Amino acid sequence: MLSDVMEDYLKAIYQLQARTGPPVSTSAIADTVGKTPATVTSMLETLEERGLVAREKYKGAELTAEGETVALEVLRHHRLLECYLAEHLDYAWSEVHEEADALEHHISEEFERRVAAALDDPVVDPHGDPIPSADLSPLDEDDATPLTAHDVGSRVVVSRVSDRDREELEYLADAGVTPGTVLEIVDIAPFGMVTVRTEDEAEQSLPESVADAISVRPAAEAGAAAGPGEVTDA
Amino acid sequence: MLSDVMEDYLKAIYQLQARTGPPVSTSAIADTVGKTPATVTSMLETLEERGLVAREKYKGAELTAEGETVALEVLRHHRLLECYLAEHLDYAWSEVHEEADALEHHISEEFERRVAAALDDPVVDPHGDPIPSADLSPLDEDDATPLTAHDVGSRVVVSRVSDRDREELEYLADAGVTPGTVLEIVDIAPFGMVTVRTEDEAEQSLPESVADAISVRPAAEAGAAAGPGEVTDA
DNA sequence: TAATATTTTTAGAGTGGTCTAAACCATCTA
DNA sequence: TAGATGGTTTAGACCACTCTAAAAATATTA
Ligand SMILES: [Mn+2]
Ligand SMILES: [Mn+2]
Ligand SMILES: [Mn+2]
Ligand SMILES: [Mn+2]
Repeated sequence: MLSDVMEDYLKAIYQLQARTGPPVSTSAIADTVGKTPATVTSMLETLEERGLVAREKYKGAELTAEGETVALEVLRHHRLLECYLAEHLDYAWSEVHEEADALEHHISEEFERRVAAALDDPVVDPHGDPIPSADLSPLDEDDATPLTAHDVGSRVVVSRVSDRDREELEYLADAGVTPGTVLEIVDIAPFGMVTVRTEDEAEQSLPESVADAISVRPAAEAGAAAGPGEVTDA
Repeated sequence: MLSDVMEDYLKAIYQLQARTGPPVSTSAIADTVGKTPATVTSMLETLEERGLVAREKYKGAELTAEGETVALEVLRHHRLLECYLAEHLDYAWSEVHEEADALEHHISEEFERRVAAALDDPVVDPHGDPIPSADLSPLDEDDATPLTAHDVGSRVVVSRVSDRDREELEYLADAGVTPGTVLEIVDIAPFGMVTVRTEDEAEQSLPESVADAISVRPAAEAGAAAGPGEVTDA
């Protein structure tokens, strides 16, 4: 049996790996899980003994196949819970993350199945993040890129929004920017402030930190809606 | 902040107190929480330091007002969850207890409110146990008595069923005996086997352990349904 | 390359929760 | 009323997780 603490470490390593690729540094993990680097080193040792991470001293850590499966399991719980809270318990977009963080370690497989069934097996969570399938097969690469990496004038569709900061999410909810929203980039100011135009609305100026939370894909030429991955959002 | 372990001890003490009155013995707590008596002694010390239990060495323990409030909080979570699982996630009567046990320590007050709202503020759980109100005021005494304490020939209505044993619950579900069911006691055999007749069905013989799990009230003379406390059952 | 700065690990300690074994206390029985 | 009995507490240990401070390794910069 794995403790919820261990599950959190594995989840953190998975998510860091997804961004920057392996190996993942001790300090990056420490920042993510909110512990000291010394604590992380010691936990990585026990995780290594259990065959969940591979590790090279002073270099960094990487999930084993087994470790990745555990991480995917936790992520599936987290994201199904986020969907369920938004869809069936009337939570706002910005509220689901913390509740899911607390619950993800404590639901049974039965609960997972029933929640997935109640939601009709969703494939993305309210923030646009993909939900691992029940068999926990690896998630495919994400083709979305940061909003700020696109040119002024281009039309993009919002793919994912980082669920880490509640205030950013509330800001975006007010601005009408959620996964699936089509944006035209009007301006990118020197220090990161991004101005966008939503489909049939006025312009919005997004502070750097908020803009950084948004991942997008190029908008399809034709009039059709969002591409792969439907949105299960509130 | 209280750990989930502490919450479990307080819940156990509360439930033991409700049956036999204070004080509660170390060994009774140990049996309930599944730890050794030595472990319980040491936990009772820390609970006492925190002002949650009062204790007399070698005599037993008793909840303080504050400890009782915590216990009621946990019980409210547990029983609301049981209702929700049965009502909205299609769990069977016999399945809800374990899931609720795992979740009860990890839901937020926000979650509690939303679940209560989704259920329309239920007052009893699927086993007939009362749900503490949101303000956590003390539960009133239970007027139900064990089925086996009643005379042969009397008509009674099932008030509560112990939710501890899954198999017993499945047995009773098959037999059509749930909170609110009206029974006539047909026979009580020397070694505890109880035979009952359900309203419009055949007779059922219940093994001693199953019969012991049932609490009942005398059936009202008139034709009306169950008395105080409606049933929120699946 | 040598000195310096940063990151990582080690050393050592502390907390919370648990156990076993031994001592202790209260009560029941002879 | 004096054991014997059985429940309770103490003593001592252990494990999981965490921290701070110091040492070691790596990376950066001059
Ligand atoms: Mn699962
Ligand atoms: Mn999310
Ligand atoms: Mn509560
Ligand atoms: Mn119950």
